[in-house]
Amino acid sequence: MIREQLKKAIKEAVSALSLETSEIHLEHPVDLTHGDYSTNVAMTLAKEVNKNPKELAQEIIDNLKEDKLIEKIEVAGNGFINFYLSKEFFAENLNEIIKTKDKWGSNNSLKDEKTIVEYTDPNPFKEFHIGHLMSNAIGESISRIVEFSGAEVMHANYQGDVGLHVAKAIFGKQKNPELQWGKAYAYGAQNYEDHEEEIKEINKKIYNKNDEEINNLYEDGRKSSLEHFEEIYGKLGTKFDEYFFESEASPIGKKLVEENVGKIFEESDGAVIFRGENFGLHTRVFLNSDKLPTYEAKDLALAKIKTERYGYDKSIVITANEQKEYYKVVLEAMKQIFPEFAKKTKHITHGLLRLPSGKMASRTGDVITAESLIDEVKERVLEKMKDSDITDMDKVAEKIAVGAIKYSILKQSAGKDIIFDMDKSLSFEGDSGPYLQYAHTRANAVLEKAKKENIKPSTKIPRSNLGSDLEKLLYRFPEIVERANKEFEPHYITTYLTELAGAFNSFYAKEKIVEENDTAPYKVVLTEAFTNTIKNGLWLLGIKAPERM
RNA sequence: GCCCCUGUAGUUCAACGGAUAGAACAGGAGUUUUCUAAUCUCCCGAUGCGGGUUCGAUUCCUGCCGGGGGCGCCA
Repeated sequence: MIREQLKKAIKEAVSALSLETSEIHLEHPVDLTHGDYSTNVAMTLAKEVNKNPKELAQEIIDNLKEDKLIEKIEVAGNGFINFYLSKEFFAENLNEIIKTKDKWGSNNSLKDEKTIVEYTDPNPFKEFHIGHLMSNAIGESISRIVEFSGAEVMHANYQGDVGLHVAKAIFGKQKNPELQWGKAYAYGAQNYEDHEEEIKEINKKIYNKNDEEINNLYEDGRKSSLEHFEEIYGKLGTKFDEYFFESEASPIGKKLVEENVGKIFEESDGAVIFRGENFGLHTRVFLNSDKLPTYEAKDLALAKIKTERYGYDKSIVITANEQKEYYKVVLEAMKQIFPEFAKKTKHITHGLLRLPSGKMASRTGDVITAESLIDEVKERVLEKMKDSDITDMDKVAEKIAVGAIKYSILKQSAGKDIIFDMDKSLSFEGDSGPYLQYAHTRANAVLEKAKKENIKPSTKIPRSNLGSDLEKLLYRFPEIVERANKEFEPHYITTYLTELAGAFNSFYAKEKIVEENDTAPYKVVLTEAFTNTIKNGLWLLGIKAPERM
């Protein structure tokens, strides 16, 4: 990559002056008129050699070799060295983009690595709410970024098919057979305090499988919940390779904890706990006083199950922020039992999808389901499309709706709450998923027309005005992917694509691309490179790119 | 009380210790005989408060103020 070449060249130029520097810091100036790359080495080294940073910068430049990929190098500001890439570089890059197609932007940094990504994690018997949408959007995107970086990825989903919530749902269903399972759960949760004994009794019966009516309800609820979830995954464009359930983790977790009582865990008030205070954390219960495994113990078992079934090099787990401190304790306990698992595990958290009214909670039954949100957004999309002549209108509207929602989740750094303002997220103007999708369809229309008029893409004759903003952004894509992968942050890709789409839209507004002159092939190659880049970028975000909209 | 996260235009978000703190929405002014106006162009507008480290701080350290999460038998 050009970035590495530049770093190497600078390093050599610096050594030629008998100076030492550990890492060359290269960045893209925010302002495109400041060049394509910029380094601050002169400023960081100036003090120790007691020189003026600007003079030192010039000396470093004098020691740099000529390169046909670099058009000019200059000193700017207080001692920045700015590099301007040449037309040859951009032309070469455009050719590479259209040649490598769906591989453009990918890298091999995680070659031969097996990664398991656990995300979404909805609970059967409960609603699939917009919180699960957060986990799904982030997890799906991270999975794809990791895959694009060369790793083999397993998409995993861990679901709570046992526990008190199931008893609450069954209680609700017994009292109100007509309710859907999600609503039945809400009823049970709302009435838990008044019927605590009864619901706990149901929970025991589920566990012991000794009541036929409850067994039947359980099987029915589990099956219909899971089927319903599959429909939603279809809409979201997620496909899981493996499903894990608490029911299988439960006995293994219990055993793991029992084997380590007195060593890692200790008994306290009838329960089995882990003293997190010894590690700067807090105490958590792993087996309750009925000696049943808690979520903590099950998570411990899950790591074991994942390893046995898959044998990963890295395990990424995506959950809500509220589990952050909890997971630190689990990881510490895991470190004691399975040091190698703990080392390979990375916990990523996301914030809440908040509405102006406050936190969503399925406890109160006051939830917005993922489906109702998608449907509502879709309604608005269809309203906007009503004059269109597109044939598969419904499918396209769904892609746009899901894209709008995913974008609003992925546009900011993970871990923060998202204020989901219906009107803004649905406006589709600027900074939004549909903005990206729209730029893609416009570019697509241009390419179709170019094909019809038989204009072949070529970089032979560039446009007369110097390198457009578009080509100055296009070549950066692989770097953006690399950074998103290193930091597990899809939002770098979102931000980049929006900037890129803006550059394309300006280009599109200023220039007629398909026309009878000799610069048309170059403009077509730019358009094709843009289409290819935004397509790959949208794929990384898990957002579908319709051909027309 | 202790631990973790967080505070940037009116609003929702960016900024890998660097140049004039970027966008979008909202507000104001324009933009369509052209490949899709869900576009484009221009204007208006912000780093919670006080110290410190640094050639340089939105970014690192520290104190205060505000918001969120967690802290033994839920998941």
